[in-house]
Amino acid sequence: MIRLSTKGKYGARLMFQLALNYGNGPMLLKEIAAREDLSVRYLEHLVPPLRTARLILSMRGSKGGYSLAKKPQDITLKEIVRVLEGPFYPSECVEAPDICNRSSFCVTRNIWAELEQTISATLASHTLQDLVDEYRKAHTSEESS
Amino acid sequence: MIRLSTKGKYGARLMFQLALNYGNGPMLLKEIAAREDLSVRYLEHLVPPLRTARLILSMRGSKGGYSLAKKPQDITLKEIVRVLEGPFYPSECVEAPDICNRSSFCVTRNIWAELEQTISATLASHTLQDLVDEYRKAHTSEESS
DNA sequence: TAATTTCCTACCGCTTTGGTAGGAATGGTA
DNA sequence: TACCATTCCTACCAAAGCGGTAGGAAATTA
Ligand code: FES
Ligand code: FES
Repeated sequence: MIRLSTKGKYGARLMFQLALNYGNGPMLLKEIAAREDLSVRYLEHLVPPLRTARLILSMRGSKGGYSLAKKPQDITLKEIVRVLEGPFYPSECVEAPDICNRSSFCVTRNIWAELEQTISATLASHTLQDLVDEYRKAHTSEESS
Repeated sequence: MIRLSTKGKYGARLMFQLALNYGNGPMLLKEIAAREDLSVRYLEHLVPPLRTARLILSMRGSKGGYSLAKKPQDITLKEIVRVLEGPFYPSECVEAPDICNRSSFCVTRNIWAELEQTISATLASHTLQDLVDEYRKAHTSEESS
């Protein structure tokens, strides 16, 4: 399957909540989970990779929580998905030609390489700020009705 | 992971061999497997979906084998991968919004929808004939050296 | 009839997925 | 100091998917 796992999907929603909260201090994982209707226990697994990739900051203890390590316009979906799902290549041999013994002949490999570039470019073209703007736009127009 | 399984990868190579052989009558699975260095037994699993999707024709019995059901320029990588890997959406809720209860609010869903379109368009832009041309070009220039 | 090849179904070990759970470490607060 | 809330680390688990092997039936040709 050419499908995202819940790591990438939930991770994007987690980061979106942090982006919505940007500038308001640390946000509790409990609150993120509540707003996105996800399990706190599962979200805990997504935090370490995001933290080591320096996308989020964490504060322990009471009054702790999480916040974005950069401005929402400086974090793209590509970074988030990359960190949680791994590289985008549809076939390993795109980056490691050695594993296919006929990679020098293989014409399909070029397709997979191009596909990787396409996926990467698409995800890189959206920042968290874009999501926030889109959400605010839809949300306020709804309230005004 | 956002990765192709061997079904899609091997299937593309299988179809490529049939495209190379196009016009020369049925080709044995045994020969395809030999040329691509794959297991016949495993390739047998890829045949039924390709056949029901009317991408290949099969002839049973001795002197049997497989051939493309359409001209190589009329078969895209999109069709092949789609048949063997299933739909391209990174998240199920792109096509079935009901499974996420907050799909009407969810801004990440739009990203996954766009990603599906990008993947689909990229794969649709390459036909089997393209692969054959590319292979012949590389192969003949190599022989002339 | 015999040989060849497709075709159908089952099986199997391994890895990934999508979680749950326990409990230690940390920091604020009274 | 004691207490509490929260992050953080590690282990565990059931179910599904993956990659592949295997047996044998059905069809076609010679
Ligand atoms: S080189 Fe890896 S699939 Fe062809
Ligand atoms: S609607 Fe499915 S992930 Fe948001």
